Amino acid sequence: MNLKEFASRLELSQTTVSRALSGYPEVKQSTREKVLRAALELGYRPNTSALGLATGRVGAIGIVLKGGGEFGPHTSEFMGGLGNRLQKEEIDILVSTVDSTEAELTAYRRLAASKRVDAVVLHSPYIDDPRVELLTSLRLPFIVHGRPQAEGAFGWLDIDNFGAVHQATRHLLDLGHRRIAFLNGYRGRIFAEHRQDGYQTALTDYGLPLDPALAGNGEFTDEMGFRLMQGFLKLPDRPTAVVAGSMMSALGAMRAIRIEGLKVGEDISLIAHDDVFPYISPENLVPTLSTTRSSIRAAGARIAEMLLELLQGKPAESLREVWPVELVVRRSTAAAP
Amino acid sequence: MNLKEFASRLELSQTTVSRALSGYPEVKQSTREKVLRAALELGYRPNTSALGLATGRVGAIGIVLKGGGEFGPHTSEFMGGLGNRLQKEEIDILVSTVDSTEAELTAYRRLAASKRVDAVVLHSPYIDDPRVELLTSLRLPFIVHGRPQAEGAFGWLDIDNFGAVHQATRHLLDLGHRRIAFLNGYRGRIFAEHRQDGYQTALTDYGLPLDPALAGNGEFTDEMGFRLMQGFLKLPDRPTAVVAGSMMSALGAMRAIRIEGLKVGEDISLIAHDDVFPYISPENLVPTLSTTRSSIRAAGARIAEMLLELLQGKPAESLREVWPVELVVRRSTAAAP
DNA sequence: CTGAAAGCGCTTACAG
DNA sequence: CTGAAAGCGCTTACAG
Repeated sequence: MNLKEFASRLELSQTTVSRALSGYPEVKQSTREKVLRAALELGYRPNTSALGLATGRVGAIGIVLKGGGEFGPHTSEFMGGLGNRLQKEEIDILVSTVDSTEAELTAYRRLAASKRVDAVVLHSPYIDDPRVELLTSLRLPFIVHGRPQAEGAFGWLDIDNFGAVHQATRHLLDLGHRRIAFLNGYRGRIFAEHRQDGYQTALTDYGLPLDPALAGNGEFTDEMGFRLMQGFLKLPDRPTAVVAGSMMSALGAMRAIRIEGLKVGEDISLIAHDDVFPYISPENLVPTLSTTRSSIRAAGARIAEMLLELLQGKPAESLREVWPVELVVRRSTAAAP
Repeated sequence: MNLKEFASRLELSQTTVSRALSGYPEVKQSTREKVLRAALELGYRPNTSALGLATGRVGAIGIVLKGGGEFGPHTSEFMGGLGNRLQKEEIDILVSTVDSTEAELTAYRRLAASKRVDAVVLHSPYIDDPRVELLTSLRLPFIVHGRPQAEGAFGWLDIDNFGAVHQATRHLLDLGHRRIAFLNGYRGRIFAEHRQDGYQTALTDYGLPLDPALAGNGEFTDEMGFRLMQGFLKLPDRPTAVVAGSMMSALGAMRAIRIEGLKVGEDISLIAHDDVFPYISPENLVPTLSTTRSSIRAAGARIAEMLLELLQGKPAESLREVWPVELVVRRSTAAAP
């Protein structure tokens, strides 16, 4: 059913019905109530395409993901938070899949030119990231999940990655550890650079040098943690402690430690960054896992809020937040042997 | 830039440009090439809303997810496969978040009435699922991931859940196990019922009764595997083998077995269903994990294909597939002690 | 092979 | 407080 038919059933003009539905003030209260009730009863909803054409708003937030690796546990948690907030406004998430960095840029051009979304969220900024500039030039509103290097009139939400790893490393140093391994994301990603700085700075605080043999990089998978940890344990002067970038890599690292006949929390201390996944909790591991904790789902919800504010005209410069990360000490970290 | 301006730059009518872009045959080859080149150069793309209004097609496939639990590892893998196929047609995925079963039904009504998507994918059908009937009555095209009970003119893709668990249980029985625990999804979900039947049937094949104390149900999380396995191990007549519904629950089960001082693949055999996650592989576990294997990502890609065929007018009844599941024997299953 | 114009279903400035 | 009509940017039947 379209507006024309719906209005004629109510014996009102399309104008009045449209205004009643959109909450315009100049409609008589009794008229509005009648219209609202009928819409619910008859299931009338404005056609999104017509609405988009008439208003320029389509009620969707875009996110572009690489089909290879970006449909992972971090992304789904983030989207859960994002969607949870957006649903209240009946705004949906439009996911565009791409298979390369080049294709990602093309996707933003397509989304902008075809007016498919009202705004997008940009994730995992990296060094010399061309995406920020592109979106700006396309005039496609966006909020960054993470913190780009570039200056500009855009909003972002980041967690304190420096502080997280600095605290974690510091905690291990305070416990007497001097050989501390570090499982980081790929260099070049801003979050990984910040974490690297946190690691480095903590070591420097204690007058310790950074041993490149103790730092590994990769995707945060179980396999990454397993392989890299196996490598660390083969070193002549192996580490007594490890900082892992995620629960997934921590799982792999724990297994590598175990099959080497060593005990987590005794022979080797382990602390991980916890993005708070509902299906794998540091409390349930054996031993319970010390973590730096920050919910990626909460970040998604907050970014949804920021996007809504941005679309309501709030200046992008005012939409910037760094979230602190909480250190939670459990049984996997102990005094150095 | 809109069509009017784009056409005038080319000194052609909107009609001709539109036809050239849409690949209509009645356009002169040289004209078409000129238009296509200019579109690329100037970045012209038809406005999606206008296109949607004019054609009724919006270039998006919908999926409705519950914010609480459905943004998980299975869903993201599935969407990765779905998006990977859809991107070739420049079709996006529209994700609607809801927080209850009731809200999910409302979401479908909204998507249908507002013509926000061309079709949807329905996932995890359950007993007496009202969604199939609703979508049918809304005339919103859909493909089911899974296999509903109801008959009707719709397509679906399911894996052989019965066969998977039947094979797995049978494998354990053949190895001499007689006390076999089973970590299943929630009863009521069709896939869980099929798996239950597979388990039951394998036991019956061997003339064994089903012991309800050995069957547990829940979400496929690490925690679920851990808790339920702990319970099984406390039984006076504890199981010598376990069939786990997913890699996540298998991880938890392995941990529970280990902290009980038992060895997987020696004291307790373990086999899991593997949906093939890129970040956690049965090959990397210790011991390597026997599995029944079927890629959920591949299923997503195939369902994308089926949706495209459906939209091209292929009869829904011809779009039905059951995928076999492969048994992969590794080190976690061995002769009963 | 090409073009003028109606129509898709809304919103909103303008008029009353 | 209400309505007639223009306009958003496309596609496509119709005419040539």
